[in-house]
Amino acid sequence: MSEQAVTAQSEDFSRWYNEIVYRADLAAPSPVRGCVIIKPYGYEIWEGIKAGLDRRFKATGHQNAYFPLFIPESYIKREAQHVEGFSPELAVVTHAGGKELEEPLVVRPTSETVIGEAFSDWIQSYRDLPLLINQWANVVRWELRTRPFLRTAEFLWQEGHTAHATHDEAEAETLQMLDIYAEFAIDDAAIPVIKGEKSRLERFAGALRTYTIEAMMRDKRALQSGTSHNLGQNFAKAFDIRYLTESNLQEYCWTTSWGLSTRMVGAVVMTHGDDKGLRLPPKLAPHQVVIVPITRRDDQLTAVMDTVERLDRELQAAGIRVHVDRREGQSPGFKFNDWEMRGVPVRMEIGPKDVENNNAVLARRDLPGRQGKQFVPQAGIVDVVTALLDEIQANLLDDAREFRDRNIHDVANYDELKQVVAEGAWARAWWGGSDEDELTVKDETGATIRCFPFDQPDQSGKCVLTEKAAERIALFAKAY
RNA sequence: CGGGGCGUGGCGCAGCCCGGUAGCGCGCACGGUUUGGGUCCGUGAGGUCCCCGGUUCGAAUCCGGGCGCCCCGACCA
Repeated sequence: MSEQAVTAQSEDFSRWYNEIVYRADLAAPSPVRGCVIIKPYGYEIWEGIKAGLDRRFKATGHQNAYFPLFIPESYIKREAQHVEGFSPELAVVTHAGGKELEEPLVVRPTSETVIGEAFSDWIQSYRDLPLLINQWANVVRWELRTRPFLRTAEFLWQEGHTAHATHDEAEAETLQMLDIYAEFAIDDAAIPVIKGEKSRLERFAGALRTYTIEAMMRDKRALQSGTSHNLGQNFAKAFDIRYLTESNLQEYCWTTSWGLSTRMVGAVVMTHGDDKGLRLPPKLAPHQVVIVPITRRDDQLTAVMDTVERLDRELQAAGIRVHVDRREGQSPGFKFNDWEMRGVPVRMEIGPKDVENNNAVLARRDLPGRQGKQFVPQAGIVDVVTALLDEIQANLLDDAREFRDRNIHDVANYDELKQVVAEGAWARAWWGGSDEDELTVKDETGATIRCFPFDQPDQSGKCVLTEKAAERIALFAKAY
């Protein structure tokens, strides 16, 4: 590490983010513009996200499959709004095998079209429904301004695609998957997301309705962290996805799609991180506990290492992800700082004194300095560590929720909205405006409607901009 | 696509104005020293100075052209 500390969040949040992503070894620059290499430490966080989601998908009856990276250009063009939404950011292969292709191939920006085409073959009758498919894949969207994890030209995600017999079943699926995203975000990533519906302007190209989980980052900007779309019959009509009903009638299916990407890694970084670096929620942390052995002289080495190995085995046997820092060149002090920067929830120090007293020193990452440090007996270490990890997981969520709630303000009129947004916070307001009105707010304040939260007041009110009657409140914020 | 900046060991930079043996910090390797909050010392490895052309006895440095990257403004998981 050349410089010692990272840039403070308060000083320059985006610089802090960039530094921490590279210095904590989550990612490395790639030779291709707009792309990143995801390094093992970052990829392990993604693997944790995958595991948490995949388990929930399977539990709700979904199966994984894999569809091709390349999509015939004509497919993309079949659904009008879809083309319009995506064409500016498509990467297209025009040459292969040394000659020009008869039909260019689009590198998938998402797979509604290929999957829709496949579904039209697979589905014959109502007995084939619902069809519940998910794929883990990479997609490419040629973005101009990129940031590691938050927006890159290529990213990893999962995309679920389902087909149903009725609108209501599709709607139920769309909402169920949003619930799964929210549950995962809150329980595993410790990110207190807000569920809601997107405005017409922010809706997925070709969807009837788009739902979202919105999270507040430490700089108070909003991050759309997962989306779920009810596609109605738009794609079914474009790709001829039909089924025969019990009474032998041809009907179009109702389809859905839903996705969550490696952006979630960025969300974890920006929700919990502090001036010292990452703070990883135990459920997603590649290492939940790091043991730093402290040996003053060579003759103490064996005794210390024996204890370290024994505790390592005990914790591992209990299913805790432990890492022993055996590096020889670095001092303990260096290692403490290093692991703090990398966000490991619990550090265990074992030195000669601890061997002698049958103690261990535990330091928790979510509380600063001395406050987070405690001496505990080695006997019963598994229970203590397990409880501590649970406590840290809960504490990170509480912290983030408290921060979020403190920075959302109800506003009664447009001036207040402007002021709240100018201060960087989120504004909650009645909204009954048109698309144009929404754009006006965006132009004048930089904020967009993040969502209409599911959680709505009982009464109705007056639109914050037009002062006409409004049925729903919306959340306004600057977003990534 | 408009405005600004930068291309020099792995990373961050100095050198360029005023042409003359390519330098510093970090990292890396080795040896020693240290180790309970970012040890210290020594030795060493490592560079087509973005590319092409020009000027010159001589170009990282001057001139012309090209390429690439980063930052700031309109779209997006």
